[in-house]
Amino acid sequence: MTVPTGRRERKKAAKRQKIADTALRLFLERGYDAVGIRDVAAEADVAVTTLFAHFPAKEALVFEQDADFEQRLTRAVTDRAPDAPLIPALRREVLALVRHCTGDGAGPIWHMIDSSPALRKYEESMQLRHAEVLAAAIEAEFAPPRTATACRTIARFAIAAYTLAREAAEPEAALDETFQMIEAAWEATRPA
Amino acid sequence: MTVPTGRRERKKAAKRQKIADTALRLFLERGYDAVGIRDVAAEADVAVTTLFAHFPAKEALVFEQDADFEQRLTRAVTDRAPDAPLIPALRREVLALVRHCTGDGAGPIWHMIDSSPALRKYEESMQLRHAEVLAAAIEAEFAPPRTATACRTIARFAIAAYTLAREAAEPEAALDETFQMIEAAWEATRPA
DNA sequence: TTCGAAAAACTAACCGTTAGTTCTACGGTT
DNA sequence: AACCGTAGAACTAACGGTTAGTTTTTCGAA
Repeated sequence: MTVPTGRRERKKAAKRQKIADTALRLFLERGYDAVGIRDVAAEADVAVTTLFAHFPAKEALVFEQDADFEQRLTRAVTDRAPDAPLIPALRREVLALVRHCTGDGAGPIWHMIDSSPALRKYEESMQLRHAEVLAAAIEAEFAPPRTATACRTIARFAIAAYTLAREAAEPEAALDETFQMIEAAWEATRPA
Repeated sequence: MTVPTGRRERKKAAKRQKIADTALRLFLERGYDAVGIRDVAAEADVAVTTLFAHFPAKEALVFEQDADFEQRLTRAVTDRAPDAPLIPALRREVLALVRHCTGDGAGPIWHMIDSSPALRKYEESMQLRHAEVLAAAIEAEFAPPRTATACRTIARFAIAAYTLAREAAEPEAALDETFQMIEAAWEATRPA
């Protein structure tokens, strides 16, 4: 029962990273649609089946850090100080995520995503999954007296805030405005 | 330059309907995944390419009345009495749509949709498209003084209300609650 | 009746994805 | 140090949705 320090897992993670890096490079060089799964596998020197063992779909190669996103959101809810209000905690985390996406050299990647219907669709489903996980975290803490519907609604709103901010001309201003709306919506569900 | 009374277009529409009906029947008989595009085409006595000339994807065969949905939503905004408030008008239309989906013999169809990841994904994209169209309609009427971000946010919220209500145990109660939240959010954007 | 154009058909593939199988390399045990 | 058991990786071969390219049919207008 040794702790998972295995070399195997390091190799696996390295291979996964190599596949993702190769894929992203090829996609940006030649365009997402112009690069096939077989191209990526060949360039990364792995079998096609190996690629699909690490990633569930072609689109997942682009959204490699999917899991992080989800974790950060739920932790913003569960790890906040006791009795700290929900909405500002959510707002802080979503703001960080938006900054992460609009900053540094992420421009070309998002341009690629916006240009590909397949990638946009995939991102949509991803975000709905995130909304459901976030909803579960919120319900776990507020379910009584807040209703499940109210919690799920707020979760959806928070994800929508992220998306709309990312697309807006002035992301941070848009986020401020949207979260004012979310705050009002959350207040409206406060039990008498 | 005769008005479009053509027999051609009637035939075309009839063929389209026949394809959709055949597909839905086969899907419900044997299951969505168990029926291939080639099966549908054969049973409807058309070529595969003809099928794709009428429907952009396999999933579209199930969501045949997609366009209606979109039109009804936008009309709820544009065709309401002058100076009538926005949110109640939206609420009324969304309620009608929810009733249409949860009522009569629609059960098996929605069960099929909920069981198929492909269909769920397709419905998600559809709804986001609807949200964008609805957002455009709202912006066209409220853009000054309301911001574009606020309008887009409300459109997303309205679509989310539909989805959450459809999934809830008590759809109409869920809709009431969600729209109270939406009303509060909309009020929060009222300019000073 | 004839002509032009739109619709439908046929062929033949491309591409993402998966099942089935075999090979290989690592980790724990003796 | 030699030995298994297992998990990762590879190969093959296909399936199913989708599309490009081309030809044939069908209808409306002149």
